[in-house]
Amino acid sequence: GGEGVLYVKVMTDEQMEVLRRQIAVYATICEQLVEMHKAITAHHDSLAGMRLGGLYNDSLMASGCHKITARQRWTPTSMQLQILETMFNQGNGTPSKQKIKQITTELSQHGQISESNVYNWFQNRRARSKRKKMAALPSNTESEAEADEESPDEKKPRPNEFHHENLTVSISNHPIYDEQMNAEVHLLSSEINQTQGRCRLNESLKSSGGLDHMSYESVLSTPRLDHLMDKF
Amino acid sequence: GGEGVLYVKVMTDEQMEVLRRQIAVYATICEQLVEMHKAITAHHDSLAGMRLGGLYNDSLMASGCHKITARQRWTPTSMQLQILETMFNQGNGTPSKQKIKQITTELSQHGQISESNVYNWFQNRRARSKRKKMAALPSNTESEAEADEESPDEKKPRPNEFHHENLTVSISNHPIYDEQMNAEVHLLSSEINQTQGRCRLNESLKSSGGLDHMSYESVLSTPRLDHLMDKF
DNA sequence: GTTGTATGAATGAAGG
DNA sequence: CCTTCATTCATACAAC
Repeated sequence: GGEGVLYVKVMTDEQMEVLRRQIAVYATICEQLVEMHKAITAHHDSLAGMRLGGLYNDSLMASGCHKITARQRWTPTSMQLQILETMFNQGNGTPSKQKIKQITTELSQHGQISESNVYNWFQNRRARSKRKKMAALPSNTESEAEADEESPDEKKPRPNEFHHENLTVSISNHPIYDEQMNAEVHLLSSEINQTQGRCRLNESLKSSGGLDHMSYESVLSTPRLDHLMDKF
Repeated sequence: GGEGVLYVKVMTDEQMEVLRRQIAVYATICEQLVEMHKAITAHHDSLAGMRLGGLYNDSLMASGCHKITARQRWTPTSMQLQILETMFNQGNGTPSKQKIKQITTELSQHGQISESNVYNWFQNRRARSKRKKMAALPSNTESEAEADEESPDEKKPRPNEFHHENLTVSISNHPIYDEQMNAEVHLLSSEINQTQGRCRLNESLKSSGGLDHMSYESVLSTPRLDHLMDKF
């Protein structure tokens, strides 16, 4: 492996600007998509459990009532996760039973879930959060060089500690108006509908082990970023 | 910073981590939106499968790991490995926290390491050791159950395979029709020329991935995203 | 450069 | 709440 090298990255102003714009664009698109979704769901709010049905979750009961391997642990849907995260951060670190039930009901709109899942999730979330928190030791003997691999898991993404002066302002405050973005979003959504004729990741999907690589890469392909990365 | 100075920004791993998370958040949001959109527009079609789960976390890492993040998974030095193996064989099946700390300190003399690394190592070591032994005594009379489970005709027991290609394509390829955004995006894409960079992460890419820098904090500070940051 | 494998890391769930 | 286990994901690396 090539690790062990000192990891200090350098970027020019221009490159940074490009990246900044890229992210800002991304952010704007997301926001617009959210708005669009809200509008749509206002009309179609009745699609409850669309994805569960007679799924595999009955495998336990289906078999001969003996202890087979508990297959398929619950995995939160992205939407569920987002909701959970929101709730978690809204301070209510105390999920009472009643609350749990309520949350479960709400989340079941987005996928199969049970109360124990919610309960466990909050438990784990808190524990993990706490644990990750413990990493900042004041006695930082190594002022520089490569940072450890653990710190990035910090729970506190408050990057205020390192602030440079001349840094660009955020586009996030963009006064860009939504009119145009609507067209853009519509285009996006239409493409989504038109389905996928062009995915070529079938070729290497068969393997059992790492079949996900392609997908992820493409998901985040953000070409502009890729370009910048390649230059380094 | 003064004017006229060469503006080269340096970013720490921590900062890059923040950036990475931020982008991952955007990606996930878009992903979710696509999921919702699909569900809405074709609510008679039950697209089973769709799994985000533990992937989100690495989604960005997978795609941009060697570009945005210098963080790679820890790889024990031969020396470290040797020590770890010794300890493991000494029967200390109790890697208490104190012990972990001590071990970490000791091993750090032979290379970069963190407590999490040690912790994970012991966890994995034990689990896999155990598993190896279980493989020796199958005594598995439940062949039918397994066969049933693995039958490909059924809906995916593991809904984690196909991902959001379409989303990707949409976002990556679709020409944005906003006046202002258009300019920005074109600026960006012209530089890159749409290289879909489907890196299977090879040596060529891992060499240095550098990105950097601090203005991202301001750029990326989206209140809504804060609660998601630690998820990534 | 593709495929397979070993293994670090993430996380749902159980036990105490 | 905290610790521990089991399962799975994703990657580093080797083999082809």
